[in-house]
Amino acid sequence: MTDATFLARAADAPEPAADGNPGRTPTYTRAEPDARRLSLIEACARVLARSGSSGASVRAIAQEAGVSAGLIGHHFGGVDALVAATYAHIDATVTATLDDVLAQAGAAPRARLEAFVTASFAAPIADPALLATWIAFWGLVGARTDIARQHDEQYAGYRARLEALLADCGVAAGQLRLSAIAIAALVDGLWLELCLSPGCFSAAEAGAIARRHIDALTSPDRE
Amino acid sequence: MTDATFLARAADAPEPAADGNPGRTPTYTRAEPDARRLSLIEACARVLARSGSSGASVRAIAQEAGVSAGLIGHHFGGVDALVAATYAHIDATVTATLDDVLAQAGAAPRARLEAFVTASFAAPIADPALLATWIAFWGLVGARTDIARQHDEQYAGYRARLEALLADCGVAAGQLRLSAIAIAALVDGLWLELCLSPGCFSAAEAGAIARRHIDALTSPDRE
DNA sequence: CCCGTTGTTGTACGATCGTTCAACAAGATC
DNA sequence: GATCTTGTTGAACGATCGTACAACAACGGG
Repeated sequence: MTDATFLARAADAPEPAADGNPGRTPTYTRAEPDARRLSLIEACARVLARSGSSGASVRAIAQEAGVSAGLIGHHFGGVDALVAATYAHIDATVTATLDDVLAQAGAAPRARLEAFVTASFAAPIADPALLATWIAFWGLVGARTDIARQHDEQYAGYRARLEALLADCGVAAGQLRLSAIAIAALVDGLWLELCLSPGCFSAAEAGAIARRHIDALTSPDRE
Repeated sequence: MTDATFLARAADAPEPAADGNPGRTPTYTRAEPDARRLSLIEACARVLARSGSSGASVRAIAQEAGVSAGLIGHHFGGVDALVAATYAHIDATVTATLDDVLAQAGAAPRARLEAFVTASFAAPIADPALLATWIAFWGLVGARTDIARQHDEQYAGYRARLEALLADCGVAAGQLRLSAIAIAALVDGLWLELCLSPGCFSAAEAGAIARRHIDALTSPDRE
């Protein structure tokens, strides 16, 4: 459905075999450290999406990126740091995507909130590779305290943005916190099942559900 | 918070050291195959909760259960089958818990729906060990098609139960499917963050959010 | 009390894991 | 074109992985 929209390339290395070039064939190509790191991060995300956490070994990621295994240690110091960098990169990608969505949205508070929420159901956020990386990190939350703290901070930041958008929509200050938690949970659940069981419901239906929920939260209470 | 309510025991093996018994000390104790399998399943869930998917090795699980590593191969044939059995056991536990909740609930449709939903925010469903097992299996959905099919079936079954409860509450047939998806997503999101970030909000607040959402879904539309 | 069944142990094996490091070479600098 | 910097390789290393298997022992039935 939303397949292969987040990361498309399969390998970055050129053909090592001889081509039309009559002289020597370069055995490898150098790259800027930042560019190589990004290439390895993207390869890590692809392996995570294809094989899961258990299959994300140093050699598998290096083969996916078309480089040798030792290069990961050279650029990241270890595979743990590479996985952490992959999570940070995906987090930054999602944040930037949501920033763009808000920038392109108009000034109407309700439209901004809807655009912010429904963006989670389309590319590049609703993507199997992105979900696989997220799940890999959820699995680390219970084991590593630093990952747990990173999750808490990011989750709090997401809720804070939701609270600001809700406040602009006229939601009372006393209901701001729980309303943001509710929308965050609904979006998380819809996004999760949208990626895990793509055939169950569509992104448009997820958006309709979210809009209906926003209607209920922004309308005055009955009691 | 809800710690250690799902699985409490730490080891099943008796003390191998000499006690008051003057004669020989048994080097190990036999167990019924079913009892031993259950013991290994519970140990697997504990290791999954403590160390994550990557730490759930044969030796770690066997040490947690107080038995030798080879016993897992004898009873399950391999570690993959043990993890799958752990998932099946936890799924059965959740289903049985929800059955009990519905059995103890009264006949009022709205009360039955609320009881069914809010049960996910209390023990034994809202439990770190249970979440860890669930996350480990989410990580396998993208890699193994049989796990993906198992997830689809279980998710469809959960939504079917929600649809029946919603129909009893008077929800129109045309809105039944999306309403069940909405509630399932909200409950999943709340349950997930309740386990990942226990300090963010309480189980009572999660229940309040869910009840408010049910109010909106069961009340007639404004247009 | 002996004996058969079988749950259990512990070792052994090959494969793969993450990491290290000396040697190599691609590209920039002068 | 010589030289330097450094990104890159590939072969090691020890540790740990999952699995297989023969020997052992606990418990029930004779």
